Amino acid sequence: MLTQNAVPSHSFCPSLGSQKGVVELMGAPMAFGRNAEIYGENEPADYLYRVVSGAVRTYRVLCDGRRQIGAFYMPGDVFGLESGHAHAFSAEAISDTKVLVIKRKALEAIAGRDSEVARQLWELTGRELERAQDHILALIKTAEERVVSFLLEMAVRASRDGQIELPMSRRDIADYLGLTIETVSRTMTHLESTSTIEMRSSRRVVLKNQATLRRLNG
Amino acid sequence: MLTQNAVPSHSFCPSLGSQKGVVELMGAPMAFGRNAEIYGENEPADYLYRVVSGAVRTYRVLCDGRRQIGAFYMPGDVFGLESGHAHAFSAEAISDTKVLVIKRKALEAIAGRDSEVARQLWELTGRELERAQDHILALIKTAEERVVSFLLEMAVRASRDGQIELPMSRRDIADYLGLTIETVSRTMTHLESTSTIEMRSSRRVVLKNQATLRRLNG
DNA sequence: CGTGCAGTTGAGCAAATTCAACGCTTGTGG
DNA sequence: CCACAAGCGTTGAATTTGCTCAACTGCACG
Repeated sequence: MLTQNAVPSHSFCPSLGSQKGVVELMGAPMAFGRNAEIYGENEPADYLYRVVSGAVRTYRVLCDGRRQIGAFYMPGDVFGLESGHAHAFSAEAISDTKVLVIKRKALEAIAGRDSEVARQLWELTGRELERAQDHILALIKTAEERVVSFLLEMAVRASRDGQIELPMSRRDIADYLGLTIETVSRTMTHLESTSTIEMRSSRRVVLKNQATLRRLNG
Repeated sequence: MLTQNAVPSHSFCPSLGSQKGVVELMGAPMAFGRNAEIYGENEPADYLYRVVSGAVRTYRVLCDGRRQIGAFYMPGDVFGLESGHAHAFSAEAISDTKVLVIKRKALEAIAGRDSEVARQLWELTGRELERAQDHILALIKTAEERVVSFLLEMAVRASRDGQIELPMSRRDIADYLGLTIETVSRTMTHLESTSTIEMRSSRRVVLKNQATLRRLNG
């Protein structure tokens, strides 16, 4: 159960390198298979989630079927945190995924008593806002710049010994970047043909020339 | 000065219609002329702001000069609220603008003591996040859909007796929607030619056919 | 009365999409 | 074990959307 002593307010670290804090210390484990829905748009936002392993996408669909992916979440990331009482996006497991589930009400109750926890909740929402703002900036760029932005983001968040492991399909990438799968595919092929990246497989990418990539990032 | 009794925590309203709460009750008045900078990107975020009259745009520029407008703020709106200690965007007055300036440190100090104020700060950031997410969704749409989204948004936020008063230029609209001014202009002309809207002047628009607009919104 | 800025309009062009075909891998059932 | 279907990714050709470049109008302001 959630108890006060599970929430040591003195453990706060002012410059949160990754998402440390109370949210790291609690939650019930839960597993989802590939493409399983974790929650749906407009469902009550009673829980938030921390990815343990696997990967998650959040998305919305327009009436005619176009899908916008809001974000990808990797191990360590927190998602499902909404200020309103309903989820603005749906969430699905991209691959088999383990998460920790945290009761929102319990967390808010703690936040009401412990201002440090309240501050961490605010901080998480603020970081999500920054992410969304960066996403907006990416969406006004050219196709090549968007793909490069994405690869540079993934290099930080999903690389193992200099090699990016993409958990998501070309369709997911396209829907994240507001492009078609063909454009994503063509752009990556072009980046490879200029020795800017290397594709060991369609899901394994190595950035060969970071200087060029940063220049192409706009 | 900021005093505890300026912050009646019992005044909290759980379903904030507009941005009510502690932020409504304080702040030093300040005025900015048309196009004046209120703050710059990367400057320390020591203050937040509430628009009293006029209008504000926040924006970022890419290295080659492309500008992305993050949001427009109208009277009653709060802006400049960042979770980090630096502003992620620059802010400028669109027209002559009056704002109330609130010291962030003071507000955070109060939030540390009063969990209701902390919750309101969180709520404001959450609302900003929702806005950014809606903006992302708009940016994957076609040009016409983006313009329609914009007009529908402005109908809610900037209309007086059934008529939208746009405080911003075509360039601002274009940079908000990720389009060119020519495309914005052409699209609006086209909407007028189909009797969907009426332009009494370039800054004064009437929505003639909301049903069509909602259909065109994607 | 000119000058400058904001907005509109037109013609041609480029970037990204659409439509279509094909290769590769994976899983499934005969 | 093989045949075959399904999903994913890539590639090509034609098309479309929105952009670039350019001219022109209306209006505010000196």
